[in-house]
Amino acid sequence: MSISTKYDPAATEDKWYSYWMSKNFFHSEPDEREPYTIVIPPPNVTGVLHMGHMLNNTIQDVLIRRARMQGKNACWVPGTDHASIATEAKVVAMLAERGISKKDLSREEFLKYAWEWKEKYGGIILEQLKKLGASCDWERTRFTMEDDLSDAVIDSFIHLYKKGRIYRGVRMVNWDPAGKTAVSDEEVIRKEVNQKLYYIKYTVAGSGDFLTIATTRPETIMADAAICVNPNDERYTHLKGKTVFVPLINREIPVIEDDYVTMDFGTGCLKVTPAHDLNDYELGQRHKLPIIDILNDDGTLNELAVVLVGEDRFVARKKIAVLLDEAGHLEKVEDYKSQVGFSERTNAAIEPKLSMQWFCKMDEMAKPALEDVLNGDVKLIPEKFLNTYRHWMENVRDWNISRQLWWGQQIPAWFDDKGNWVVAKTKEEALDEFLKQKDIDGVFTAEEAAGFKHQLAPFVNQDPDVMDTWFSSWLWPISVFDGFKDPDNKDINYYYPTNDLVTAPEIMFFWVARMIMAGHEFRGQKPFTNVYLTGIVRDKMGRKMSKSLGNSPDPIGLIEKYGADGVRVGMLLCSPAGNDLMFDESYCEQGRNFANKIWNAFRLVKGWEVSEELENPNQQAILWFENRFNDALAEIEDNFRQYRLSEALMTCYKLVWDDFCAWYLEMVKPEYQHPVDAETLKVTLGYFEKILTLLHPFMPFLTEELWHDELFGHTEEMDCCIVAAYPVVAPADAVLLKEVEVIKGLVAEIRNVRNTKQISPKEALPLAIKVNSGLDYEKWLNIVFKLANIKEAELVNDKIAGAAAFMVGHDEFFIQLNESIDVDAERARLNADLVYLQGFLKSVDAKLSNERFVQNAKPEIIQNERNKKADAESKISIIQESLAALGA
RNA sequence: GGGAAAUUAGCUCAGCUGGUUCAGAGCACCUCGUUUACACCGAGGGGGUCGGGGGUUCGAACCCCUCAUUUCCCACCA
Repeated sequence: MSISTKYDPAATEDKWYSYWMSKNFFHSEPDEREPYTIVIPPPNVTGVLHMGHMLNNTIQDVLIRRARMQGKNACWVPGTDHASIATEAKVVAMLAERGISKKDLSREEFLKYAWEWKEKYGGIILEQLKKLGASCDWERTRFTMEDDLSDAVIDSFIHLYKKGRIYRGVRMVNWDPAGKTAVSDEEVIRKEVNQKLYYIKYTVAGSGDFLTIATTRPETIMADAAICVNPNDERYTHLKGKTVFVPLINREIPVIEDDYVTMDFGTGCLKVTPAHDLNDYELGQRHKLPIIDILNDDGTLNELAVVLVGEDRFVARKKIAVLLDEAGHLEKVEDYKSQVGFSERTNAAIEPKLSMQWFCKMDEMAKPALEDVLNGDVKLIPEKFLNTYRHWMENVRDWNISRQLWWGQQIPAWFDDKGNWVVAKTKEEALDEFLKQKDIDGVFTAEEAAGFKHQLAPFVNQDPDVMDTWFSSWLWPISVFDGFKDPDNKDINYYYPTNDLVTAPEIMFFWVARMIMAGHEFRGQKPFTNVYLTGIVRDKMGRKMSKSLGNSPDPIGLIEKYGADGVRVGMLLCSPAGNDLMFDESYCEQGRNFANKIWNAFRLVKGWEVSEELENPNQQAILWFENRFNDALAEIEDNFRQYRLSEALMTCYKLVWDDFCAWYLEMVKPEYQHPVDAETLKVTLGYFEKILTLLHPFMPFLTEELWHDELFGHTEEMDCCIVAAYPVVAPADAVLLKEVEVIKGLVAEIRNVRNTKQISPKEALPLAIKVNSGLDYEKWLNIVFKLANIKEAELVNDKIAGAAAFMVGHDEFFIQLNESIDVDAERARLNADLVYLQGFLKSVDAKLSNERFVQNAKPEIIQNERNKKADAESKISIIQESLAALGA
C-alpha cells in the first residue's frame, strides 16, 4: 500500500478548495429550495486574520456546509468593512513613513492613497479565510464603501433626516487626539490608571487667603471658569461671592456653589473646566460660565492656555506641576487611581471635547428591536445576553454618527457661506433645497430660480465629515442584497431575513442591535432569526488575545502546522457556546490527531482484500453499528438544534474514534493476511461514507479527499462530499445498544484480567459464563473471541473454583489460568464490592422504608428504587456465593 | 457605585423541569504494550465533600439565604 501513514493537509487543501470553486459549489441563486443565509460580519478591509475571526468563521462555515448538505439553498455572503478610523489611521501611518503628512494633502489626494492602500491590502483577509476552508459565495463579495453600499448609506441618512431622526448639535464628545476625530461611547475603553492627584492653591481676591482644589488634570487650570463648592459646606461659607485667581496666569474667576460637589472628596473645592470635562460642562451650563477651550485637535495646548503653549497635554501636566511648585501653588501630590478612557482604535487617551456633531435619535428605533428579542422573534444564543441587551436598549442614547475623517461616506449636508445648511444627496439637489428655503411660496420664475442657484453655487460646500463606520454596517444584511438600490429585487425577497448571524458579544450593541433597528426601519422586518454570540478568544492564562501582548498565534501558521481541519476542530473543541475560550495550541494538535485517525482508519479498509466466496460473519457487528450511528446522530442533531457545536463535534469524535475505530473496525476486520467478505466491505464503506458526510462540515478537506478515493466509486465530477446528502436520523434499538454495552464491558474485563495477571494478548484464553440475566451471549461470542482473544467459551451452571472470576451486570465469568489465583486478593476484591453494595442497599432501603418518600415521590421513582433494591440484593447474593466458594 | 453571570477532576467544560449505580466527557496524568490502519497509536487505570456556611425537601451539583472569589456590562465623582 502506497498511502502514507500520516494525513498530509498541504497536499489536499488547495486542491479541493480550487475544485469546489471551479464547480461553483459555493454560489447560490434564488430557487424553489428553502434558503439558508448567513451574512459574514465583515472584517476590516485592511485587517489580517486573528483568532477571533478563525473561531467565528469556522462556526459559520460549519453551519453553512451542513445546511448545504441538507439540501437547503445555502448562501454565505462575504465582504469587508471600510472601517473608517482604523483604515484611515493605517493610511496616515503609511504616509508618515513616506514622509507625507495628511494635512499637506487635499481630501482627494488623501483618498487616492487610501484607495490604493485598500486595493493593495484589501483582499488579504478574504484570501486567508479561503485557507480556513470558508465556503463563502465569493461572487457576492461586497465592500461597505463600494458605490451601491455608499449610496445606501447616504439614502438612509437622508431618509432618517427627513423623518426627524437625525439632528445636528454641539455636544461634549469623546475626542481622539491621535485620530483627530470624535469616537462613539462604545469605542472608548475605560481602564483604571495610576495617576496623581494634585492639590493646587488658588489665591482668594482681596485677601491673602488661599483655597485648595484637588485635580488629576493640572494642565487644564488655564481653562478654569470657576471654583465650585457645595452650598452646605460650612468650611467655605466665607468664600461666597468671592473670586479667586487662577495660578500662573492670574485670571480672576468666581466661586460658585452647587450640590454637585461632594464635600468629602479632595478638599471639597472643585475647579470647573467646562471645555474639558462633561460634568464641568453641565455645571457651566447651569451657571452660565464661559467655555475656554485650551486644547488643539491633536491634544496640544493652544494660545488660550497662555503658558506651555504647543506642549502636549501630558507633557504639560508634568511641566505645570513644576511651575506651580516653583510658584508656591502646589500644596501636595498624592497617588490616585481613576478611570481613564482610551480610544479603541488608536489607544490614545480620550479627551472630552465640545464640538458640532451629527446625531441619530435612537429611542423610537430601539422599541421594535427590543421587542423582537423579548418575544423571541430574534433569538440570542446563549440566552444570558438577553438581560444585557434589554438593559442597553432601554437606556439607549443618541448615536453620534459624524466623524472628522476623510475615509468613509461623506455626510450629505451642504453649507452656504452664512452657515445655513440643507441635507441633500448631490450639490444640485442641495441648491434646490436652498432655493426652497429662499422661495417659500414658490413664486420664483424659472429664470430667477436658476439665477439664484448660479449665484449661490460657489459658496455651497459639503460637510467635510464622514459617517461612523457602523452607520454603513448596520445596513449590511439589507445592502448586500441591494435592498436599497432595488427594494423589490429577487435576491432580497428570497434571502432576507437571513437565518443565523455569528458574531462576538462585544459588538452586540454597535452592530447587532443596530442591524435589528435598521431592519425594521428600512424593511419593516428583522434582519435575522438567530444570533449566535461566540466567546472571546483568550490565551491559556485567560488574557484576551491582542497584538500588544503578543499572545495571539498566527492563524495561518497554525493552519500550516496542523492543517485547516485540525485547526477548525481545535477551535471548536474549546469553544462551548457563549463562553470565552481559553485557546491553546494543544487543541489543534488534538484536531490534527483526529484527522490522522480517520485517515488511518481508511487505510485499514483500503488494504482489505475481498473474497467473493466468503460468508459475512459480521452480521451482529454491522447491526450494532447501524444502531449506534443512529443513536449518535440523534444526539448530534439535538446539539445542533441548540447551537452546541462543540458538543456536536465531540459526539462525532467519540462516534468515530471509539465506536467506529476502536470497536466496529476491530470487530469486523479480517485476520492478518486473510481476505474480507464482500458484504462486510460494502457495508463498512457505506458506514465510512456516512461518517465522512457527518464530519464534512467540521473537516471539509480531509473528508473530500477520502470521498474521492476509488474505493467509493464517486467518479462523477459533481459527486462531491461538499454536496453529499447529510445523514438523516433513524430510530435506534436501545435494547440492542445496551446489550452491546454489556459485551464491551465483558471484553474490557477480560483485558483487565490479562493486564493484572500479565498475560500476553497473544495467549488465547478459555472463558466460562454463568448467565444469571437471560442475555443471549451466543450471538456475541464471535466478537468476544476476536476482541479479547478467547479460544473457547462454555455456558456453565456452577462457579468454577480456582479460576479468575469477575462479574458484568449480574452474569459471572470465569477464566481458567495455568497459574493458581491469589485467593486473598480475590477475596479482598469481592469484599470491597460487597461493602459497597451493602452500603448502597442500605441507603435504598432507608428510602423505601421512609413513609414520606413513599407518599411523596412519583410512582416511577419508587419503582425504580425497588428495582435498585432487587438488583443490589441479587448481586450481593452472587458475591456472597463467590466468597463462600473461595472458602471464606 | 449599579447590574449580570460564573465557581463541578490537574486543564477546558457537560450535567435539560430536584429522583435511574449521578458525580460525567475530552485532554493531561500513571502502568503495560516496537500486535500485521494509526506511537499523531493500542489496552488498562487513578483522580472531585460539585467555592465556604446555613436553609427548604422524603431526597439538593440542581431551589432559597449568606459569605468568598472571578469575570463581564453599565455609570460624570474632580
